[in-house]
Amino acid sequence: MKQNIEALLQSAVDTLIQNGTLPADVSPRIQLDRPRDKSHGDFASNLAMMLAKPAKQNPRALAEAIIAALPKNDIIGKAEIAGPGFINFTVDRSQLIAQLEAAWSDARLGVPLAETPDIVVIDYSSPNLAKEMHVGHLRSTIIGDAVARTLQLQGHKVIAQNHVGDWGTQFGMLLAHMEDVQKEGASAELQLSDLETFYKAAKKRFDDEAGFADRARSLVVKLQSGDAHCKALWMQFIETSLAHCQEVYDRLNVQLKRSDVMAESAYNDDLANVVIDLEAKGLLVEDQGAKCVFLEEFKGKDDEPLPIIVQKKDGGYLYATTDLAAVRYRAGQLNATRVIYVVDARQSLHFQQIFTLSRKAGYASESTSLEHLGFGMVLGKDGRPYKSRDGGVTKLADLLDEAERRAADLIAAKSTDLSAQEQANVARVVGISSVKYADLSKNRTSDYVFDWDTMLSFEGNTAPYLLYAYTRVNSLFQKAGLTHDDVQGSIDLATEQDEALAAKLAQFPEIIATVGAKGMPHFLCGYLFELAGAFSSFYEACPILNSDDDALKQSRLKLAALTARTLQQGLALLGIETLEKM
RNA sequence: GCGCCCGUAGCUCAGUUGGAUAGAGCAGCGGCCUUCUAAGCCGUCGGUCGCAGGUUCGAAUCCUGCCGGGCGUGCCA
Repeated sequence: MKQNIEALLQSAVDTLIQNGTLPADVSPRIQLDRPRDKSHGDFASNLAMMLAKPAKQNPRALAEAIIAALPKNDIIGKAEIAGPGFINFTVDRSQLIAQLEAAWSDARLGVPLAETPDIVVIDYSSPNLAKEMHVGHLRSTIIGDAVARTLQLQGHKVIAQNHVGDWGTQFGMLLAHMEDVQKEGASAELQLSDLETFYKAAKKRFDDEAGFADRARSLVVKLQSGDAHCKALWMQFIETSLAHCQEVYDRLNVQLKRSDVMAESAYNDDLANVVIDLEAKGLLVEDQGAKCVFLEEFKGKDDEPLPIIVQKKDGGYLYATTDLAAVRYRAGQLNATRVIYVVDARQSLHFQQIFTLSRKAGYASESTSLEHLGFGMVLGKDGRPYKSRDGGVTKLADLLDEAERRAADLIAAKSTDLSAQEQANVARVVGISSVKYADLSKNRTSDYVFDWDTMLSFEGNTAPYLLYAYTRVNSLFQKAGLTHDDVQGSIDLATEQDEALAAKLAQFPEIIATVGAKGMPHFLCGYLFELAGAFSSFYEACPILNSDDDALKQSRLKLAALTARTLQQGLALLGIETLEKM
């Protein structure tokens, strides 16, 4: 709908250029807004005001010319000039209804398939396997999952890459500790089941115990030179850690699978090649013993270029090297047209450097989009980074346990008629989805305050509110003993509430387009909240099952069913399950 | 020092490539349950968009300076 009107406007601009009303060199970005004020129609364009100056006309006169140049169509019911030169469009009601009828009979709810599908490589979650997943991995994991699902719905080919950290010096101390535990006869398997404790024990020995650190370092060297014993120990550790990650993903309802794991170590054999290649391309400089690339684009103090160090003076490689190898693989082998990194905003400079260098070195062509989707931190109510009660980092598994426990307490207090088993399931879904939704509903780029009471509230823009709205729609059908398939007849917008709900439903495809383009799931959350609100108002004001008018009853059932499907689809894109009863 | 990000109602947050009277939710206040889930709905109160300039028909949004906060900045990732 929006796209259609934008196309009409573009066509009007072309016409006006041809007849000389507009100079030939203008190519305005056609921008259609959803006006806040209903009296300004369904869409508004500021095109006439943008072009008034180059056209040397007053905006209102130009607006008139634009309207006159619009091709004949049956979408626009009304086009009016308002204020300083806005053009307000009112969509023909029959077109709105037609769009909803089309969505009704479409499994994709009217979301169009991409005309030219991208091959999108999306790098997200990417925890360090040395430790358990903690709260710092939450955002990347769930934002990445939501973006991946949205792109899939749009028909893009999505290749998830879980770039787990499975290599580096800290594995030396873990392996050394593992050796000793196994020597003592204790089952390392058992010990590893609590990775956090294991890591802390190893770290303590590394810091305190004479000789241990040296042994850890030598184990790293042995591991890197392919020693079989070390490798076996290492693999056992990685297996355990990955199994733990998978448990968390499954609980979070995140799509990541074992086959999406593309660990840092997978690039090991390619790192020397990257350095050789950079050297061959004349990009490499040796400075203070380290092999670096200096780029004009990045300057530090005294206007000196900043280095990207790709090989340390001891010969070791760094994450910049791995990331370069990864770009080359993703663009070159996976043929990505778009590579998305869902990584902490603090790594912004690093990625800008990697992206710029990747283009210079020819690892990614100009046609491959390289995007860093940065995100802010999770803060406690004190405004400091979120910590558990004991002041340590919060394990994700513990966080989810607490979410479920708190949700269970709330549900128990509501005295529902659900069985104990149903209550437990509701608590699980409400708990997990509350944590996820609280995060996803905030602007990705900013820090946010983690607050149990707000996220578990049934009021406001929260998961419980949306889940409840969904069950209310559902209960209509349960009550009437109907399924969505039983709905007959056509949509009729009898009252302003019917109309407001219909208008909101019709916006779904636009929102999906925005989320896919910008990688910002909070736009979807805001939309779902508005949709649920429009439904609640509709539900309050409009009798559905009790309507005397059967045609109207069918129309409203259809709107209700469409609301349910849209809520379910929208929540599914966020990786959030719906509940049939609460 | 330099670079990036942030500062919007008492609180938590929207407002992304400049648009109409800056919006939600919570908290506060006032209403609505013998009819489809009141975990809901309706109304109301609340703002010098950090400060000061500038650009423009129009600025929370862009530019400059300042104040306050966060992060990053050569051998961790």
